[in-house]
Amino acid sequence: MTADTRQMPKPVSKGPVARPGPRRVTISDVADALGLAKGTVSRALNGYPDIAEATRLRVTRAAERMGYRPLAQAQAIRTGRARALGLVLNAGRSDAHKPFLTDFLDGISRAASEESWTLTVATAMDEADEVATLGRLVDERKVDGFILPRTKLHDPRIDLLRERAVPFILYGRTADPTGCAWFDIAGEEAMAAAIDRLHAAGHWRIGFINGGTEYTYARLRRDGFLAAMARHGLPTPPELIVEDVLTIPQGEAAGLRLLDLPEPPTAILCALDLAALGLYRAAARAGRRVGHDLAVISYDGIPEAATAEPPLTTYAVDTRAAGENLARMLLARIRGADPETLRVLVPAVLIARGSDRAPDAIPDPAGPARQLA
Amino acid sequence: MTADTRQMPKPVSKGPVARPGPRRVTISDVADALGLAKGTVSRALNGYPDIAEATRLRVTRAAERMGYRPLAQAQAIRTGRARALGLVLNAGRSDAHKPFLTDFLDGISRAASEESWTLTVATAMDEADEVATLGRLVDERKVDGFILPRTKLHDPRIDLLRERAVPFILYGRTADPTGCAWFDIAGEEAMAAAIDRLHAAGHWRIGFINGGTEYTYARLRRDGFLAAMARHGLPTPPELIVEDVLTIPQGEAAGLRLLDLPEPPTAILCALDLAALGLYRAAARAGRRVGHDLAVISYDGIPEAATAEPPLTTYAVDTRAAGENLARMLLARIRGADPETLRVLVPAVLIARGSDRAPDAIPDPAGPARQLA
DNA sequence: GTTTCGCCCGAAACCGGTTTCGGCAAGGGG
DNA sequence: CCCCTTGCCGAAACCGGTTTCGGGCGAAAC
Repeated sequence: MTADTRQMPKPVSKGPVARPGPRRVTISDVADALGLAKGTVSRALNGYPDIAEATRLRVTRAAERMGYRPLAQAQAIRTGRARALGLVLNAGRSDAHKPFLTDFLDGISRAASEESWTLTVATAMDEADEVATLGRLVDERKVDGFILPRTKLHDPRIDLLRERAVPFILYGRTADPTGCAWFDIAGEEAMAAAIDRLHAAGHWRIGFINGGTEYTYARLRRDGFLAAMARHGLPTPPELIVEDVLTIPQGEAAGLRLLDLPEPPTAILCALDLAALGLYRAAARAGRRVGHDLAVISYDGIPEAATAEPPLTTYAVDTRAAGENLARMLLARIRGADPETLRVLVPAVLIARGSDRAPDAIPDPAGPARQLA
Repeated sequence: MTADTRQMPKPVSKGPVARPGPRRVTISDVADALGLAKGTVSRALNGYPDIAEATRLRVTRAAERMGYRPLAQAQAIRTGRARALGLVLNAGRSDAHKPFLTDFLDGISRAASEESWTLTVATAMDEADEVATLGRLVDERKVDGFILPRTKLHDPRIDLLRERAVPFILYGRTADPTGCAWFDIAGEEAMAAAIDRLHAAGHWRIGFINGGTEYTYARLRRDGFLAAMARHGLPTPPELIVEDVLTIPQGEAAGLRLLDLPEPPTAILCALDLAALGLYRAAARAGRRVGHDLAVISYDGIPEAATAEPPLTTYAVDTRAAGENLARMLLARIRGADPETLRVLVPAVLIARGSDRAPDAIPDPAGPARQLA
């Protein structure tokens, strides 16, 4: 039967296909079972007002009983809605957010699945790749909106999505927030509060180890640090500030630089816990003892901070909650909410542990050591 | 105009919708521009053999020029293929794989996007939730197959997917691998090699700190440990084995238990780097010095192992490569490959650093300390 | 010079939903 | 009693692709 070669022309280079056995129950099945038109069933299920309450009840019950689940992409094709949130991770640099990732994903995916949405994640090598990946997901309409973590002051991702009119929400702030929804933790306030705390303990020579300056958060945290120092009339010479410190080894190097100063600081504020963990090592090498003659306060609240020696005093961010908030806000944005109304700033919470004590280094005998309540 | 209330009945409780402005270019646009039928364009693009080579070229070029990107879910509805891989993370317990997550996701998503597939991730609280989430994703046809990390000896996820005839691949092995594709690292061989190494250095009293015994990997690593010990004729009394150690604090507790023994081990093998890091603390508290009078070998290759003091000798797994392999194998499985042929076992690679030296504890003067080449 | 293939492509059905449009029947007002 | 609403639902178009079916046409075979 040579006719077979004409029938069913199969694509080349594609193997046999594993077909799922039992056919799923479609909306037509439900309609037939009820003697209704499938359009009616669809409208009943989607809450259109032109369906009688009794009918709606009949339909929802039958759908439930028959185990009907609408096919996501069949709806998507007409509604233009994939019911998926997008997240593009930069796997290139910045190990900084690795520890949070599980919590972050969990927060997002939990909030998303509450509404039967899902989370699509992709990774990119560098910034250009990141933008390209966003474009691809948009082109294929795989996702309805994006969460953009680690925002920069000038962020090409924002430019792309703004131009394409795709909904998005920032985790962090940016230079020009026009038309942007965002959620962020008030790192600047945490830095300022940390300085208040150190100043109240009598410190006046305080170092600062900051994160990646290309990111907005680093700018904000430095501002918070500088503002609080100025408010207390404390000097902030450039040699006391190290920036672009993202990892433990970098933190160690930065710490050594500060501690080897002719007049080393008695307290050091770190914008990242990882930097602080590196600083611990630097202190050990420099013969200083954190919690005794060197006070350290940090920011992030990674689990390792609790089991460090001494336990690290840090301003913790609830990454899971952040993920949940971001997902919920993005959903609102996708559903048409005005981005300008979707802006939330949440404080970091202080977890006071032992590292910010430094009784052996009460620095300035001239300055009065104020008592704490 | 009361007629408006009859026109366009909008669903209740759904706000205004942000519509994308410029309409995308569809397959019909391409067909019209070329004067072809859209079916022809589709077949040309998908490599059907009944399209002339010249036509195929014309079509692909035009599609490229016009910026045509097929709409993922429009294809999915007919082909039954969402072009998405699924991954359900258990956010409940087991902090163990947190450090790898970024690399893992990166590996998967990289291999997936090579073929224009995407990765959908969801999280679950516990095992039941995990199975429910898998079911939901399958019901909505959001994904075409799953990667199942952290497999157990008896794994309900496998039962579900097997029953539903959904393609999947295990990261790890399981008791009954019938019809399962899997990829795994040969942890048992690594454990055995570690024992060989310690034995060659003269150790004969060796402790073992294992991971979570509900997982297959722990069973395998214990088997590897026991087999190698037996092969060398070394005793393995129960008090030298601690199991279900997943975190740094648990590792510290386990270490203390071993080091406080009347006759403590001179070397300890850990199934997880995190356990070893905890053991470091236990050693410090017990007055033992890792790399001097206590040898430690571990497994995983987390970054912290390199910067620990002393640097940790460990058998490293390339998590990114694992993700890539898993994704590629799952794609093959989805495309119909026989699961029994999709089974890959890869060795862990030894990263020899300082922690497995213990010159001050050469244990048995009676036994000949063999020389290493 | 027919007949027979076989290569290519057009036309149309189909996938599983959503949305529009129109009409029937009941109810209300004049 | 008739007409005009109004509520409610059926029928069909539509979304953007994929796949089937069949036919036109040129070349090889007879």
